[in-house]
Amino acid sequence: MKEPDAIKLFVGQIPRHLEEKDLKPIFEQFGRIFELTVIKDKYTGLHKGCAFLTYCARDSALKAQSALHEQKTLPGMNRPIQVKPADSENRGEDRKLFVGMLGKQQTDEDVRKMFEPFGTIAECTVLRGPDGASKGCAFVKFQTHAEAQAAISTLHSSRTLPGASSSLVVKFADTEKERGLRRMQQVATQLGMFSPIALQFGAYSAYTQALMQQQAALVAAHSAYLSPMATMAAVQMQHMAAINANGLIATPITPSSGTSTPPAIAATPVSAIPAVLGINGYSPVPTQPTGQPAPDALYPNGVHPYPAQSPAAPVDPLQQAYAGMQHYTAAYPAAYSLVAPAFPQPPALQQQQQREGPDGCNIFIYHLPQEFTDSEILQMFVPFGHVISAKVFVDRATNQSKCFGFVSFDNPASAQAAIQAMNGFQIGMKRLKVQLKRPKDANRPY
DNA sequence: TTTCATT
Repeated sequence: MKEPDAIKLFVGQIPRHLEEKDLKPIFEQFGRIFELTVIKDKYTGLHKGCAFLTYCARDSALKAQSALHEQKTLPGMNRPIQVKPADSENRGEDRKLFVGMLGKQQTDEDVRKMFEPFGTIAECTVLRGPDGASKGCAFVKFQTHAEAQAAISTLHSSRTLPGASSSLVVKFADTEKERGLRRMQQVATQLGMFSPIALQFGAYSAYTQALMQQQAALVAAHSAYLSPMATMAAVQMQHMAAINANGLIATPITPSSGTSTPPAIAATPVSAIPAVLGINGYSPVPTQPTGQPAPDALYPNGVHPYPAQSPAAPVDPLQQAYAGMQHYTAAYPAAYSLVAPAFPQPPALQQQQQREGPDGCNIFIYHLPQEFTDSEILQMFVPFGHVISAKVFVDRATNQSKCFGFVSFDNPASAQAAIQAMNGFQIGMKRLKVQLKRPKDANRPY
């Protein structure tokens, strides 16, 4: 059916409304298609604007690539279609360079000339804004890792180009996961995660990722009910959550109590993230005595990151998504109460403080900041599952924290996820120690 | 000064 040396092609810059059946005619003219699959989001099913294409014959793929790649632009796209071997066909990113501090006038060709002496260039693109203005940087892909390495050795810092503010940068391009972290940081900034504690926690952490992942899963679960705006944000978060930087969160995190959540939960992502990161009284979300955030609490200083916009105004989709969600929360202040499902504070917890879970469900946390109370560690660990108790130990005489505590989940997977994500987690100068609580008798050596 | 996306 397919030749053994067939090439799987990646096809990019496809309008999102085109499905397989729409794409087939475009590609069939180069040969019989073995497989054509539009790439969709795992959770939302949303078209990602690209596809994989395998022809039965290797030759068809080569023909299609030379006829189409960068050669034509599909309706509604502002960049030409991409038709090239999928990353899975070679091993991709270890031969791709990021080149920074170029002059603004330099073209693809100029850059290519600069790198040609080091090997065969597979790809060379100066990054440009929508207006075509150079961003002063480029990606250069060589045939081999060694060639790329040679270019770094010779060219990095070797000179300062006219119009550049510092010497030439030549390094391996960010990996997919580094890009994800960068993106997440941007969103974190946009969401206003700038409280001192949020900075200590860092926007890069496994913890933040776990939060994102949980939020995305929660929103995705309800996406059928959501406004398009909120869905866009959910998709973005899903994308970020998919970047599991160090593979720490091996077990998908199940929203502990999202399943019976009403549709209005659309307000959760934007409000919940600053709320949970505002641990330790640095919260950007002032709370009322009831424990609920005050209406319009997200930006109490009146500085909203996104002023009201006309829906018709051309804005960045992500920005639009968050602006949309903010609008949503503003229109339904009561929806703030629905933050609760993401960070449940079961009333039962207040009464019966120290319930233990089954073996393997209880974790021990040491090196807690002095000021952390039950409430803070609850908030810190609730993203990993259903917390049945959270207790910081305090000195009877002074009422001061002893800087350790216990959290119990209702299942071992949650406990493991919490340990994986939070053990070694740096807060201030200290690193948390998070491990399974020892069974009572295991503590006695005799 | 890190892209448009890679099941």
